[in-house]
Amino acid sequence: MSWSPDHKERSRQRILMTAARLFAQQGFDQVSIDQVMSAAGMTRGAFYAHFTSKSELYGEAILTAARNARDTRLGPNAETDQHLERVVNAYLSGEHVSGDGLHCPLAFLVSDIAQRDEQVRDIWTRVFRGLVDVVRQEQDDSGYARALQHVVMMIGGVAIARALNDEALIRTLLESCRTAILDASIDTTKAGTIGICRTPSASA
Amino acid sequence: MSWSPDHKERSRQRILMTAARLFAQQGFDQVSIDQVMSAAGMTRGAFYAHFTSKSELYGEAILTAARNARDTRLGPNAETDQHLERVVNAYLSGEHVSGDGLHCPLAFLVSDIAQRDEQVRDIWTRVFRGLVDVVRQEQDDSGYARALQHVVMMIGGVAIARALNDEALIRTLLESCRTAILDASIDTTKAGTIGICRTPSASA
DNA sequence: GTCTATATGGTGATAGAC
DNA sequence: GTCTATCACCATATAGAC
Repeated sequence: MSWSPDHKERSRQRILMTAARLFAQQGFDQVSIDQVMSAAGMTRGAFYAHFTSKSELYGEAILTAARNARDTRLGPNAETDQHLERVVNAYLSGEHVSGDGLHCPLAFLVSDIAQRDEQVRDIWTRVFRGLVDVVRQEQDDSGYARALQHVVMMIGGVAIARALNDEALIRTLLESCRTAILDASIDTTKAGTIGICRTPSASA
Repeated sequence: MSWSPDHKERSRQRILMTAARLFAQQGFDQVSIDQVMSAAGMTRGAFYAHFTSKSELYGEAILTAARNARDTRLGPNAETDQHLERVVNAYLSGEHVSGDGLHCPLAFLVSDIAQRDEQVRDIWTRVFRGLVDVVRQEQDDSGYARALQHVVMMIGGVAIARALNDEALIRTLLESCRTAILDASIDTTKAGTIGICRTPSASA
């Protein structure tokens, strides 16, 4: 069973993919090592041949989820010629909020991170900077503050949408967030009019 | 000991105030009933004379925290003649993010809520609508979408700031969020220029 | 209404067989 | 490298004394 040279690495990747999905959907505390390992087709005892602690797995799973989410949204080559509109529409979509696929750990775990150790918070912060860079590269000017505002609108919008218990409100919220970002970017190229102020119905 | 007529009510309030603080700072799973009751000066066994489950306490604690945070930010009378600027500056402040006092459950618990039961999510959604109404009443026009955008920027900004592990980045982020909201509201009264697009340094 | 004691079960982490 | 078995601990919730 274990004679393949990359057997361990494939097991590790199976654990990480499973953990990335489970942690994003349920958070750190609600996911047990047993649950991750069972879903990955192993038992709890095998876990410590790959990771030293649950916290270490959490950090690695956040990195895995971030890479996969980025590849899904931007394509595996991660070129920088994507349009901001495409990224924003994919991120602030109903599928991202409620889908069964991979989810962005920035939005899904944001209020889970403050409770974790330094290593985990460092990783989350690094992933956050990565998203800011993506947004900054794909908008027309290079304003750092504006990229931050866009990312707050993206992460905040998805995180709040996931918490809300009202489908109609969720749709309105996501649309408002998309409008705030995209109108701000479009309008700023032509002398600068409102971004955040537009209502969704006025953006058509 | 228990002959005072409102003894039970005062105990209940002590439990709720303690729970509101602990839950906001540490989330649902990291806070035990024992921890809440000990901090409230009682033992675990007394808990079930006041609440039927930990989840019920969580919901009530969110309501308590929201009322207290609102009173702190807007004054106990909750008049509607407060300025948006005052609310936003208090909300998107370093003290709110890192302070020891009361914290807004909307920002501190946002990604904790999706894992909870229907009752808790209903309460959180109701509190969310309350903040949207506050912001809508205190801005100059009554655009619902714009109020949603402001609230996303407030909640998202504080939630992200709490997760980040870099003090300088946190300060820049909070300032960018304040600028996005306040410039949008100021500028829209005079023909409508950029809100979300402004950099903090350009807003002076 | 609050206490102590307990039933019941899950958890992270380790030990040792294969 | 993965398994089963186990340690040590902490959780929610309940029962019954006062």
